[in-house]
Amino acid sequence: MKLSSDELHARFRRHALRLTRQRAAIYSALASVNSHPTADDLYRTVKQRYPMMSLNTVYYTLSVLCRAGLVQEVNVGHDVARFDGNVTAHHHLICVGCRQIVDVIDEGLNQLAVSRGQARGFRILGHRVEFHGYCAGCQRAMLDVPPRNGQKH
Amino acid sequence: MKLSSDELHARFRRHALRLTRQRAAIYSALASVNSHPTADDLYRTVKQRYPMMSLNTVYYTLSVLCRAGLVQEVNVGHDVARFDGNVTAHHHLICVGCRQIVDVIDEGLNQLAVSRGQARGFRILGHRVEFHGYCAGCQRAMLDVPPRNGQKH
DNA sequence: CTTTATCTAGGAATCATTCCTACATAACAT
DNA sequence: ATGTTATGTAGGAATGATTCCTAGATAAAG
Ligand SMILES: [Mn+2]
Ligand SMILES: [Mn+2]
Ligand SMILES: [Zn+2]
Ligand SMILES: [Zn+2]
Repeated sequence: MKLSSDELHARFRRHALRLTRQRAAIYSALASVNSHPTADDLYRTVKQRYPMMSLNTVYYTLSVLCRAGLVQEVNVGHDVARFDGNVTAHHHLICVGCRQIVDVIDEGLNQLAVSRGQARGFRILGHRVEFHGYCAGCQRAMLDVPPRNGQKH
Repeated sequence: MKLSSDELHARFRRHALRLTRQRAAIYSALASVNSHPTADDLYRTVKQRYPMMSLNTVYYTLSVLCRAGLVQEVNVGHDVARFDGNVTAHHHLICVGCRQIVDVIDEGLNQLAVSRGQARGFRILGHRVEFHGYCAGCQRAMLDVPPRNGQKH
């Protein structure tokens, strides 16, 4: 959902972050979608309103927001980095065909733990669960062209 | 554990893969450790016996072995790719300090599922669980030097 | 309004991974 | 054992996401 200017201001102040036009634009863009865009996706979106915007600024801002905990990085494979403006506890469903990432909100998945025996002295801070599969669209595409073997991107 | 030449031959034949010196060396090296080495780690290991070995061959071989299902890629963050010679169902414990990856074998974690409502038409093929935290060594290191803020890799 | 610590833009650098290709060779057939 | 051929290998070049560097801009505080 879209977030108010006051709320934006409050969140940045709470983390002692300077609120610049660029940061407001980047964070608003990310917080208002439920997809999981790449730095370049955000760059292209935000550049429409701020043509001077540098891709570097997008990366820097995202790293700052990640460290502050306002944003998280969600990576699939060793692919390009994807970002998530939703930092409440949730997990992901990943399409191995088109690489879209969909949220899974399930309290049961938030309660997982490692047995003491296997923890080997680790102090666990959190965990993430990824389900991999084919989305409805990719399944349909595979049926349309059954004898192909080269799965395109 | 170390694996016999016969077993190696059998596994490659089963997947219709040519067995070359390089492949035997790379796969043996990976299958005999329970760490999760990078392509370059394997390159350096294998190069000791085969100094002609190319890093490119390591990458190519790993991609072939992954496609065949003899090996899996296990990535943490958008870091360098790590490989796992253990393809039986298991999950991972990841140290965010030193980035070591430790196996977690827990039948409960293998049974996770997404509720039909949230699956949104996905056909799920599998899932992976990552626990993040600090290993015993990194916890000790942090206590030794409490006022530092720059966490060195 | 002034000060100053921090941020931004843009260009250059990094480096893991992939691409290209001539030569080598494992697997199979004779 | 030898020849044939599809496939693998080595090494060098290319790619591309991310990071590094730095001079000028600006948010925040007094
Ligand atoms: Mn999400
Ligand atoms: Mn493992
Ligand atoms: Zn898809
Ligand atoms: Zn550690």
